[in-house]
Amino acid sequence: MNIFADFHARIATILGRFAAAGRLPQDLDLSRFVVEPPREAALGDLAVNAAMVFAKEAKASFGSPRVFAAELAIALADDPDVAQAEVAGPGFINIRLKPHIFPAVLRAALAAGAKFGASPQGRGGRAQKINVEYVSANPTGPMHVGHGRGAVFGDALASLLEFAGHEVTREYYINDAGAQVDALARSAHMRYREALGENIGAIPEGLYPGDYLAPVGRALAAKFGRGLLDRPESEWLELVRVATIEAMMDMIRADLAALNITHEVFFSERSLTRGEGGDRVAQAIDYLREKDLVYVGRLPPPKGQLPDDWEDRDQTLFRSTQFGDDVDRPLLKSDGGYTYFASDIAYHKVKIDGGFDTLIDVWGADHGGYVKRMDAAVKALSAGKVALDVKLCQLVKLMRAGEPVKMSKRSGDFVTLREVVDEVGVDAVRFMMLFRKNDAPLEFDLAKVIDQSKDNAVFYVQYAHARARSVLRQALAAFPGLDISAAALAAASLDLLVDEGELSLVKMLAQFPRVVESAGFAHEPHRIAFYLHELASLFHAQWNRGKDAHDLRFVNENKRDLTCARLALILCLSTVLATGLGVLGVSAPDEMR
RNA sequence: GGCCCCGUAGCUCAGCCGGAUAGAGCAACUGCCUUCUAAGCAGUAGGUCACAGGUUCGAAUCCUGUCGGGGUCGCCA
Repeated sequence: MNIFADFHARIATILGRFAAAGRLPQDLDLSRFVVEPPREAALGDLAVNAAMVFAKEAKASFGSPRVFAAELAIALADDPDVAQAEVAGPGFINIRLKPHIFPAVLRAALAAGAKFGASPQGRGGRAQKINVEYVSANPTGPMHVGHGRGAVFGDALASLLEFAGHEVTREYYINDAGAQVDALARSAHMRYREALGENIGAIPEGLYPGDYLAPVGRALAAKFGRGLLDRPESEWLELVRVATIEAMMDMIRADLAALNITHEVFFSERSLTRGEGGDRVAQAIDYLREKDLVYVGRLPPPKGQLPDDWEDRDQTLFRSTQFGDDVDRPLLKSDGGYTYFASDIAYHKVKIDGGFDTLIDVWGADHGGYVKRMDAAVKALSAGKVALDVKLCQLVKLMRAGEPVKMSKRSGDFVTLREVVDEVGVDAVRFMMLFRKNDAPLEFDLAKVIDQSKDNAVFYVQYAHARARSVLRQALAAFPGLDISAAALAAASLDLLVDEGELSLVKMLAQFPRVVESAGFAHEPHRIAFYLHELASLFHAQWNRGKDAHDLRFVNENKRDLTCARLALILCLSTVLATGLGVLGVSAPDEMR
């Protein structure tokens, strides 16, 4: 039950009646107006901006927005669930609902249980098939904290979209085709020689010095013995590369698993040209060529400072400027190989051919300059039918008690994601990374996130859940044998919930479906985290009121009916907290002693 | 120099497909522990929403420009 969506539909019906009577155009875009909580709770339960949004269309028949709003308000007053509908400000309609609606919301929520808030169809009435590609870290070493942010963000976004009613595929693109993985293989080969007793000295510039490759070297030694020692690189490179990438991906998968992240699809860049589908990059380029979107030409040099090695020459280019990019983009390197962009075009074509309505790519902010060309490519490949949304995740600044943690990348000595997860736990890492908009920089304080205080948002929200579960336990102690199942509590006299604090909790719970819907629509999981924090705050506040006013305590030994009504609220609250935390991939503990 | 992101309270940040008097947490100040967990709560104070124009009945939100911070800039991934 989503009272906001519900009333949006009811108001749309009224507008339809006006349209039928010729007082409004027939083709109004009804998605333009919103039903939302009023800015201040004192104004009512719902606020509608329809009269202002459609002011232009209504001008001929109604005159000013306020007059239009007044007519709408009169129509709304006939609704059996509306206690009062009044016009305010420039043309808002503030609706106060009859008291019986709130018990109804609670009952619906209790009946829905963990499904409360899940919209069966997604916004706009249509479930989509959505591909979320995230992490996609190069398989050249362990993940660092920055990768972790994209990983957690992408994973939570995928869960959110699933919960909002969409069909979601979680995908990881393995960049296993470039020169970097050759360098990786050479580095592993040195470790292999080292494992066989050779003194390899310092790892040369350009190779990967991290000692995480030492075990890979030992594994190679175990597998190949001395067989790779006296052969030219051309003979061992492929073997070593395959084994090393496999080892790196195992390590990355393990790091992700430590964050409770699993992907359904791991897509190898290499497979685009060497897989069963033939050279799919060539096919994608041909596809664009048929549409006359590929040509050979010269690119203007970048303005400002010229690169040292700039050489004006013909290139094979994709006409990305036709789709909003700033310059056309090269598809072939000077050595004839495909550019990374060409591979990425082919990869996105594979995803488009997979029948997705929406593609979401989660990238680091340093790839921001790449968005326009990818967007252009997806437009060209799908004839504008598939939406691409690139979500850029900003940097993570790792702190400890207010002091920056040094993250030297020299000699491969940097703080890995795994170290952070092991130190502070999955819940803290996930929640804190989601308690910030993805495109805002994030300060992650290792000391603060394990602090058990309200400064720590993870703890604050989890504690609210534990506290709610504690109330249910207390109730059982006070009323032995009490049935605290959702079904039993839904049958309680919920109209006994009249305290202002209780009602504001109910109203906040009623907003959950709306928050899920809008967060899913905007691809912004952080909205769930902020909502949960706000919900927890209302609960802690109400709890504390019971300190002075004992009759406000949730469990009252002398008033069984009232207690049951309040337990219904508590159960619903704990369910929403658990559901919301679940969407974020954060646990909801029953106690936190 | 081109392009992208950001600029909101002392600090960290929400709010942004236009909507009512711009919110929260921290820090500051004032209160509240014989407790259903004080691991908390209530209250006070704190703002030229970087700046200047524009569109609009209405702009923190949209557009243009300026300033400041970050990123990025033909063959890397």
